[in-house]
Amino acid sequence: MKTITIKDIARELNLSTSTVSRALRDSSEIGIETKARVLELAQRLDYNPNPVALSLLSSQSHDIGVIVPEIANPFFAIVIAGIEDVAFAQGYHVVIYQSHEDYEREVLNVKHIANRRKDGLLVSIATATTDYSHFKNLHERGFPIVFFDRICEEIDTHKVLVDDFEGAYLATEHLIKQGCDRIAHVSGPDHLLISRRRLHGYRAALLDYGKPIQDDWVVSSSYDAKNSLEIARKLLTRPDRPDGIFASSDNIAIGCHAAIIEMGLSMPDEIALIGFSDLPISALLNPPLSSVAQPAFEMGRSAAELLINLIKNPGKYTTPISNVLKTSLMARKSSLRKPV
Amino acid sequence: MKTITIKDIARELNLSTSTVSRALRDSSEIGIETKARVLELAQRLDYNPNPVALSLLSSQSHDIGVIVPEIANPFFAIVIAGIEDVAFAQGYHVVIYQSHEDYEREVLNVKHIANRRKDGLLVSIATATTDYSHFKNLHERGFPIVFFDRICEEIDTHKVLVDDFEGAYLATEHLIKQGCDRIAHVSGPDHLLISRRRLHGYRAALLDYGKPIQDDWVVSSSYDAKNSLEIARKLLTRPDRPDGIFASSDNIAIGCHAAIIEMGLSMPDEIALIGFSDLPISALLNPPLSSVAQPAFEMGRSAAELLINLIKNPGKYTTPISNVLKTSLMARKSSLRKPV
DNA sequence: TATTTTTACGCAATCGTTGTCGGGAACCTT
DNA sequence: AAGGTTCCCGACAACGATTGCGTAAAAATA
Repeated sequence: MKTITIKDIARELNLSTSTVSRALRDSSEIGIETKARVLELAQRLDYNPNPVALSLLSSQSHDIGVIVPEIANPFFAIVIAGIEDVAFAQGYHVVIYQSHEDYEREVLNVKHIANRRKDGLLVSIATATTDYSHFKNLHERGFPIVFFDRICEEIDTHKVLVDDFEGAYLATEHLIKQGCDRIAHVSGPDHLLISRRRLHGYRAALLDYGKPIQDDWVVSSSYDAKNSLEIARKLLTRPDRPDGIFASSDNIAIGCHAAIIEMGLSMPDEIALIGFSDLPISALLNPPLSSVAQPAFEMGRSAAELLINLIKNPGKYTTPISNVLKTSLMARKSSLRKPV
Repeated sequence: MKTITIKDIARELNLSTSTVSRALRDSSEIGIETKARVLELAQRLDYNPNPVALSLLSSQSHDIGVIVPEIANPFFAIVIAGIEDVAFAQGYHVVIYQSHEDYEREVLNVKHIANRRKDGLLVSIATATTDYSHFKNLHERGFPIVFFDRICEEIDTHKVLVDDFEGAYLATEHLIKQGCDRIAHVSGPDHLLISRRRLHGYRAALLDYGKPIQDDWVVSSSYDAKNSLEIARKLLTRPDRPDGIFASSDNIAIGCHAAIIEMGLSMPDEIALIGFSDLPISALLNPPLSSVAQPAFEMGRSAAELLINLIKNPGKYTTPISNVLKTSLMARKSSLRKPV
C-alpha cells in the first residue's frame, strides 16, 4: 500500500516539503507558479494528506465516537443517523461502538475512544453499567461528552433525552381512556433512569385517574423481546389478568404482543397494549402496535450539535444543557377499542 | 486533555525515551531494576501508548473497517457481531460505516478507510452501487478486502456468502409442497447478485415441479418493508391473485405480511408467505413468518477470519476463497397449511 | 548606488514511539 | 595487564505533516 506523501511531491518538483505543504494550503508566501505546479502534481498523483500524521500533530482527529448498547436496535440506529447528519455537515466522522449492554465492553470502548484521540464522545449507557467512573475520569480531564437517552445524572455535562415521564403518563392515560381498569406495566431494568421515569409516569396517571396501583402488576424485563415474551406469558396466566399493558419499550411490547397472540387473547378487547419508541416495525404488526413516539433522529442531531459545540469551545465552561424532547402518542389498533 | 507520554516517564526517571520504550516492551537489554521502576511509574500514571503515533510509525492501525448498507438491518447487525467476535480475539478493533444504500456515501467511506490506514475492509455493497472502481483501486494497491453477502464478482478476493440459489429453491419448493400453485416472488433490486440468485432459485423450483412461470408474478422491491408493503398491495389486488409469495428478504416479507393482514386474507390458507434471512422479529409476527435462515453470525466470523489472514500475510498471493454457507428452512405458520 | 523591503523558499523542531547504532563500564579471559 | 565480552543505556533518525524562523535574491526605495 504505497501511498503518496508530501515528500514524493517535493522530490519530484525539487522543492522542500514545507513549500509543498504551504502550496497545498494556498499560503500567500508561495509563488503563484510554484503553487500551480504543486497543485497539478498533487491532483495527478491523487495525493491525500495523512490524517494520522495530522492527528499526531494536532491531537485532533475530527472523529467523534458514539457508544450505543446495540446498533440492531432501530431506535439507536435512527439516533445514529441523526448524529451522522450533523457531524457530516461539520466535517466530523462518526465512529460507532457497541457496548452490547455489557459493562466491560463499555469501559473498553471508552478507553479506545480516549486513546485514539477522538474529539468527543456521545453515549447511551449500557444496562449493566452501575459504575460511571470511566466516564467521570474522561470528563474531569476535560474530554467532551454528551449523553443521550440513557443518561448519567452524576456527570455534569450536556444531555439529550425525551420526557419519559410525560410519555409514560400519556400512554397510561390513553389505556385508561380506552376503558382499561387493570393496567400492568412491563418495565425496563430498574437501575436505568429511563425505566424509572417511565414507571413514575405510569404510576402518576393511575393515581390521577383513581385506578388501582398494584405492585405485582409491575414486572421488570430487559429491553429485548425474547425476555419480555416469557415475562408476559407469566403475567397473562395470573388469575387477576390485566386488561391493559403499558410496555416500557417497543421491543418489550413486541414480546407481549407475541404472548397475547399465542394465548389466543383478543387485542385490544381483552387486552390493550402500548409500547414506547414507535419503532418502524411496530406499525406493521398485527394488530398494529400503539406506541409513544420519540424523536430519535432529532435526538441524534441535538446531541451531535451540543457535542461539536463543546469540542469547538474547549475549556470554556458553559452550563450544561439538558435538552428534553417531546414525545407523542401513536394510537393504533393494539389499544384502540373505540373507533376514532 | 493532558495525556501521559513516554517522555514524561523518561524525564521523571532520568532516563531516555528509548530506554523507557524498551522497558515497557520488556526488552532483554534493559536492567531488571530499571524495568521495575519504569513499569511502576507507568502503572501509577496510567500510561497508555499513543496508538496514533504507533500507527504513523508502522502504518498499521489494528482497526478494520466494515461497510454495511444499514446497521438498523438486524441481519447486518448480527454479521457485525460475528465480525467483532473474531476481530476482538485477534486484537483488532472494528470500525463500522454505513452506506445508507448510497453510492456517494460508500465511496466516501472507502476513502476514509484507506486514508485512515485501516488494516483492511469488510464490505457488503450498497444497492445504488453499479461502479466498483473505488474498490478496485484499493484492491489493486494491495489493500486487503473481503466481501460478504452482497459481493462484487468482478474483484478477485475472498468472499463469504450464502447459497442464495439453494435457499430460494428450498423456500419455493416448500410453498409448492404446501399446495401452492400460483407462486409470486417479490424480489430485491435487480442488479444485486443476491436478488438475481434468489430469483433463479425460485424459477428453478417452479420449473422442476412443473408449476407455471409467469413474469408478471415477479415484482421488484427495495430491501425494506415500506416499499414492499405498497408493492404487495398491488400484487394482491390483481385478478389472478397468487396463493403463495416468496419474498427475497424478511424485510420485504414483513411488508407483504402487513398487506395480507390489511386485506383480510387468511394466511397461510389463502396466501402462504415465506421470507429470507430469518430475522429475530420474524418468529414473533402473527402468524409467525416462515423464512430461510442464513448463518449471519457465522458469516461475520468467516469474513473476519479471511480478512485477518489477508492482513497478516501481505503480498503473499493466495487464491481467493469463496466461502458459501448453507441456508436452512424455518417453516412456520405463515406457510404451513398442513400440520406437521 | 546603497539601503531597505518584499518575495519566495528552506531548515529544523514538533507530535509519540520504535529501531539502529554506538559506547562506557564492568566482568572475564589468557 | 591487555584485550574481548557482556550488560545497560543514550543519541539519532524515522513515520507525514505543519509552522516559526532564517535568508538569499529580487524589487523598491532613498
